[in-house]
Parts: sequence; structure tokens; C-alpha cells
Amino acid sequence: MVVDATDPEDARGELERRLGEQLNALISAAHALSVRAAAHFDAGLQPAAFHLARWLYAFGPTNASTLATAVAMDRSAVSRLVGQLRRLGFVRSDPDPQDRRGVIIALTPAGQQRIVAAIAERGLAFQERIAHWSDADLAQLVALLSRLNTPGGADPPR
Amino acid sequence: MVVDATDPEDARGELERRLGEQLNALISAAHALSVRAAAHFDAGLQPAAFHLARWLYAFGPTNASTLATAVAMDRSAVSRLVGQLRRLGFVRSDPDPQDRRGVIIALTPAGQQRIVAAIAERGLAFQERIAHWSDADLAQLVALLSRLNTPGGADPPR
DNA sequence: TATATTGATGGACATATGTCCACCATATGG
DNA sequence: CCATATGGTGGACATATGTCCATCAATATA
Repeated sequence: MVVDATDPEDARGELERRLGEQLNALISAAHALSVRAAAHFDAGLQPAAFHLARWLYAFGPTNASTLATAVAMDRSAVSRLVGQLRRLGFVRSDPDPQDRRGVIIALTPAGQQRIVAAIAERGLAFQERIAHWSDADLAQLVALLSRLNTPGGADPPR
Repeated sequence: MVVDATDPEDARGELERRLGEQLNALISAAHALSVRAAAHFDAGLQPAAFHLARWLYAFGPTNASTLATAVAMDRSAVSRLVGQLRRLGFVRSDPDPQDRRGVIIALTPAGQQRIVAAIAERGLAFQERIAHWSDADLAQLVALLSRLNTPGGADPPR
């Protein structure tokens, strides 16, 4: 596809297309690393439980329904997996003070440590790639990703 | 954790830690979108096949073994899934001229179109977030991600 | 109080996925 | 030529996952 860079609309569209391409490559590569990280997290644990724990680590506590929507899982499945994680002491689920039908699911310190350890391996893979980056470039990337990750431009709901 | 920003070593480590955190959030959020994108790709197709197709779209043709390693799957599974994709006309597998035991697996134009269409939905989710970004910031992010995604600093093995 | 709604849990079952193994074709080394 | 190694395919089976449904407790509404 040939793009006329002098046309502002097309230039913007091209930028967006290239962002999609780069995100796709990143996510595609990260998937394999995630599979291996999940295996490291806990041997007696279903891999899908790792996704839940990681989401909780990334975005903080929520109730079961929100969590189910966020990770694109059935509520039944989330309930089962949270049960596993709770039995292993990696998450806690306290009744929601606002609506006592619901529960607030949160990582325990033990769970947080496990996540950090499991992710460390993946960290190594990327650390090699940024080894020769300047601090300025690295800081810039972190800042831009941070902005990309907070939909409203506000702080994440920790 | 309190970091002494005047110590260059700690500042660098802190940057790397924050990059890990941001990547984790991005990957965690992207996972749910990927699940939905896979469903859009083809109804009669196993979701895992979408991962294969996406990897081929992101990184280009390879042989079955390399593909299996890259996506952290068993060779048997890759063989089965590639078979499905081939039957649907989304990939081609030609014998490797270098080693005629092996095959080179590549997306067909039809497969490429499907991937682009399936990813478009996810694109919309991110497009909202970057709607108010300046072209300069967007271009900067694309450039930095591009550098992050090419391990050796060289061009990807298309 | 009676009724309907909502959040969560867990059983039951179908489907998808991971893994092991046997097999075939080619390649490699003696 | 023979033995062995390697890339790929597909069968068989165990496990993980997705989905539907019944159930319970707390809310909300009348």
C-alpha cells in the first residue's frame, strides 16, 4: 500500500497501522514467554490461573464479575480458578463492603512474590534487548507505554 | 521501595522494573482482546490456530519446528493446527528446498486478510486511547516498540 | 412480606489442548 | 548399503478449558 505522506489523514492512519503491527509482534512474542512463565508459577496450578494472578498484579483488586470480563473468561471458570489460587494462599477474597453479595479478589503478598518471580524470566528476555539503550530512550518508552495502558489518561485503578 | 535517583545503577534498575510492569499490563490487557479476536478469525477454527496465524503474520514464514518452539507448542499440535489452516486456505506449506524433510509454512493472502480483519477489532480498542496523542508521540512509540521487537537491532526475519 | 434481580459458587458435560508414541521420508555418517 | 538422526504427520489418550444450569445469599422493588 502506497501512502502519500503529505496527506495528514493518511499519515496518521499509517502511524496507527504501524502501531498495531508492532503491538501484534510484541504480543505474539510475549505469548510463548507467558506460557513458560505460567509453568514456573506453580506446578499444581492450571495455566489459566496464572492469567488471573497476572491481571490482579497488573491492575489491582476487583470483584469476580469484573475480573471475568477483563480476562474474557466465564464467571464459573473464574470462580474455580480463584478457588485454586485461594487454597494455595496466592489470593484473598473478602466480601465487598459496598455490596455484600460480591467479593473483592486481591493478590496476597505470597501471590505477588510468585508473580514477580515467574515474570522475572521474561524480564531477562527483554533485558537483553534494552541492554544497549540509553536511559533517556528507556524512560521515554516506559512513559509512552504507561500512557497507552491507562485508558482514560488517568492513573490505573490500584 | 525507595530509590535513590542519584545512584545511576539504581535508577537504571528502576527503569527496567517499570518497563516490566508496563509490558505486563499491556500483555495482560491484550490477552482478553486476543481471545475475542481469535473467535472472529474463523468460527470453525481452533483458537490456538489463531496464535499460529498471528505469529506468521508478525514474523513471516518458517519451518514447523521453529514455529513450534516460537509459540511454545508441541510439534504434533502445530502439525494439526497447520493442517486445519491449510485446509481452510489460510496458510501454505511448501517443501523446504534446503532440506526436503522440512516444510516452509507461510500465510496466504487470504490468511493475511483474515488476520488483519481479526486484529482490527483490537485496533479499535487501542485507537481510542491514542486518539488524543500527537503524531510525534505516536511516531516515537512506534519507533521504540519497533526497536524493542527486533532482538538484534536488525530487521525482523521476514 | 412477596417478587424479581444480581453476584457468586459449583456440578456436569462438550470441546480444546497438551503429550506420548509409532510411523514415514529424508539426511547424515560409517 | 546399513545404521542412525532428524523433521514432520497423525493416532490415542489425559488434562484443561468453556459453557450451561441449578442453587444460594444479598439487593432492590413493590
